[in-house]
Amino acid sequence: MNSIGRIPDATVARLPLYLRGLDVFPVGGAATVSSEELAALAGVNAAKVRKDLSYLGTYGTRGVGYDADFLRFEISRALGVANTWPIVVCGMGNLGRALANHSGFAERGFPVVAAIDTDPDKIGVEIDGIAVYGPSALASVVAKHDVAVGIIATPPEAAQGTADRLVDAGITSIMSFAPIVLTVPDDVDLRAVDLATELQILGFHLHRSRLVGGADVSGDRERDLLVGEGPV
Amino acid sequence: MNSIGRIPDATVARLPLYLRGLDVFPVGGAATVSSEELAALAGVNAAKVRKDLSYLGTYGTRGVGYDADFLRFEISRALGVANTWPIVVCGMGNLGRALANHSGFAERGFPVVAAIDTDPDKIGVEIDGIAVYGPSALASVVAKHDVAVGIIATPPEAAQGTADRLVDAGITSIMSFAPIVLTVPDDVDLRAVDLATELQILGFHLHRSRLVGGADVSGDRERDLLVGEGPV
DNA sequence: ACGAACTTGTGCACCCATTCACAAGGTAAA
DNA sequence: TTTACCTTGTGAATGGGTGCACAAGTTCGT
Ligand SMILES: NC(=O)c1ccc[n+]([C@@H]2O[C@H](COP(=O)([O-])OP(=O)(O)OC[C@H]3O[C@@H](n4cnc5c(N)ncnc54)[C@H](O)[C@@H]3O)[C@@H](O)[C@H]2O)c1
Ligand SMILES: NC(=O)c1ccc[n+]([C@@H]2O[C@H](COP(=O)([O-])OP(=O)(O)OC[C@H]3O[C@@H](n4cnc5c(N)ncnc54)[C@H](O)[C@@H]3O)[C@@H](O)[C@H]2O)c1
Repeated sequence: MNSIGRIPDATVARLPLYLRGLDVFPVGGAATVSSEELAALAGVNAAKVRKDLSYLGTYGTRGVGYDADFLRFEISRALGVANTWPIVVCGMGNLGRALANHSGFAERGFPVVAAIDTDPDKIGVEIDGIAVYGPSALASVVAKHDVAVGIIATPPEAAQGTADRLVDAGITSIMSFAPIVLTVPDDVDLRAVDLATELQILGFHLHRSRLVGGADVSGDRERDLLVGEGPV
Repeated sequence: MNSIGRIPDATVARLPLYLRGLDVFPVGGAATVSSEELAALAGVNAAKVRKDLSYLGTYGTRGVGYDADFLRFEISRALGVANTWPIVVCGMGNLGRALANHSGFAERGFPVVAAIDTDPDKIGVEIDGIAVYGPSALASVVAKHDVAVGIIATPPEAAQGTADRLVDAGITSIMSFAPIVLTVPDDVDLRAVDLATELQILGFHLHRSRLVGGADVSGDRERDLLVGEGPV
């Protein structure tokens, strides 16, 4: 019904989960899924599934459910999954290498096409099949491979400079793992993944529950949560 | 004022950021911080800082600001940062090794004390100074090192089994990187970090903005956001 | 002693997201 | 065709979080 309206941020953040849940149905099959089933597959509740899907349009059949294949197509379209968005990884250290070497990103349309590092021993070589360039080559690498996303996996001190260089090169989507606040222009989409902060949130609940002798007393109704559920 | 009440989830998720922001002030110094300054350091706005801190109690001085050292102490106390929470990493592959090798966790009170893997070539050896055990040793490793947190970095197929074993061993805090929905008992605190999902959220905005010719038209007021801002 | 300049703490209004509950619409069997 | 049963789509209630705006309290210079 709502096929043109704005999709709420919270919904956008869940669409990839639905898409992942639909993986259990073979492509080209004629399976139907109910909101209840899809909710179980994605780890949310059924009402949320129905409301989320209603923002994409009316693709279900009352009394029956959703056609799995068609639903996959529509969610993919909304997310723009048909596109391929090449990634450049900045900082080929512990984390950068793990990310660059991970096949799951390319499978979802985000191939790592190049890496940037300042270490002279790494520049010019290939690490796990990814060519490593010096920072000065960033602009040409971005242009050559049509890079759409930059990942920052440099030490925190170098992160802001790296972000600036990515922005200068025309990148508007950045994912950073550096535990530091980055400043970027308004039109740049920045997602900061701070694993130490995540651990400290776990630590808060541990602390609280141990205070009262083991029982979890924190009072939260829903403790199991996808990290990154924050909007946009 | 509010020194005993429940602290909202959104606030808990920001406390680590404030703590990190306070790092710029030397320990033992007599510096004061205004909510405005701290907001800039943490990447949020000043009203939020003041409201968040008010849940911990009234530690500021009107007309002056907050004593940086004392504030650090109080936030640390609320988060239980004085405690040390040992971690076991399950799955010493690309990602597990990067995590185990990362010094930033131990600095914040989360030392990686052991690893679990099923690969016979890894069991019994030390990787980057971390001893690797087989899954059957999990319970004894947990008991011996007082492990409080389990990190799941196994392939997705092995993730649920690993979660079950962690729970059996008495772990109540789990951080998972496997792109799959995990089921754990209610009293277990599970945080799922799904990087492919994060990338797809970036992709959604890329898709939307490119549709209209480069201008960002998505209409979100605040695009720069800390991933993991979701409650609990 | 007093006023100007600051900064905190918080009541309040607003917004977004979640969840319920049910009418509307569809299937299938008799 | 009718009846029983199922599931979607969505108003409406609820709740949590955000941010404004300002009173209350503190410092500093005169
Ligand atoms: N390793 C982890 O598991 C982990 C976990 C959480 C956060 N992080 C964060 O991720 C970042 C990377 O961590 P790491 O463990 O891989 O660090 P690392 O030291 O192993 O690697 C950093 C890499 O960045 C390169 N580098 C330095 N300056 C650069 C620049 N200006 N441009 C490009 N490359 C540059 C270095 O040469 C090195 O190869 C850090 O900010 C860290 O705090 C890492
Ligand atoms: N590498 C990345 O950057 C990245 C990014 C996002 C998500 N992930 C996810 O993180 C997980 C790990 O990724 P990876 O790249 O390190 O994979 P990997 O294949 O390099 O490593 C997996 C490790 O887990 C071990 N393992 C297998 N079954 C096990 C079990 N039952 N118990 C303990 N260990 C077991 C394997 O022996 C191997 O060492 C995967 O679920 C992946 O989807 C990884």
